[in-house]
Amino acid sequence: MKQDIFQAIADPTRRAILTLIAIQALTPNAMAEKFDMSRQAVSKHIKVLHECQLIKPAQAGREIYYHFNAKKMQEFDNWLAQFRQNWETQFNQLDEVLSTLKEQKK
Amino acid sequence: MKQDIFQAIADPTRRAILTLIAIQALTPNAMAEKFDMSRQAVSKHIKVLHECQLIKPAQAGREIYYHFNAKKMQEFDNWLAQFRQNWETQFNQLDEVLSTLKEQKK
DNA sequence: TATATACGCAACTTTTGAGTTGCGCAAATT
DNA sequence: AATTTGCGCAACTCAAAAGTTGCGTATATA
Repeated sequence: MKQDIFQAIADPTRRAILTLIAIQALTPNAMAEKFDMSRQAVSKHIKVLHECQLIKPAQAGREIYYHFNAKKMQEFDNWLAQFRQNWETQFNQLDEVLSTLKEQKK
Repeated sequence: MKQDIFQAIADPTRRAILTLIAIQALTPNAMAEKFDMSRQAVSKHIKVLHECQLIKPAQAGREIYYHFNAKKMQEFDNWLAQFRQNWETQFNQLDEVLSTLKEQKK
């Protein structure tokens, strides 16, 4: 099952995990304590995040600390770039709508 | 069913729709022609995108042109902002992992 | 060495979401 | 006025994803 980065952040729990470990790396148990959720449920979310490289594991004895992979998150930023000029140039939304409508009347 | 912007973007077809109408407003039929997909299927995606305000309808006779709402897309950009300093400061990922591990040994 | 802890994996149930079919309504065309 | 076209809504099917339970394994602790 190939996971993609957009689907990974679609889930609120996974977004919360990312927000947490962006500050500090955590173990699965530590995450499960933060949310009211079983360890296995969290573990599944970790699997999704790991498969699409948004997080990276670091084994420390019998514990595994998951780190945030900022580099991968940049892919979002790249995707967003295509729309960035839209909100920079469309200073007046209403004008835009009207002019497009007029154009299509032709 | 309350739709959120992250879930809306999770679907590849919906991302394609956004990319298309960011350039020019389109009707549901026009979108269905671009993808090899029934009008009703597209219509459902439109509904999701509309509910979370990523697109805005503009009626023109019996046709409805859907416009991209750049303003709403900025919410995504805002969410991303919390991670932006991560990829700006973490210039060396390996060093980061090692130092965190060492810290946790204590 | 026996026991407890941290974790991943697999099988299962339940929920959600993508797509189809069929319908009704309003605007255009004849 | 009758027909066609563009659209949304509702009921349905089917596949995927969220969460649970149970198990196996490796590391730590007694």
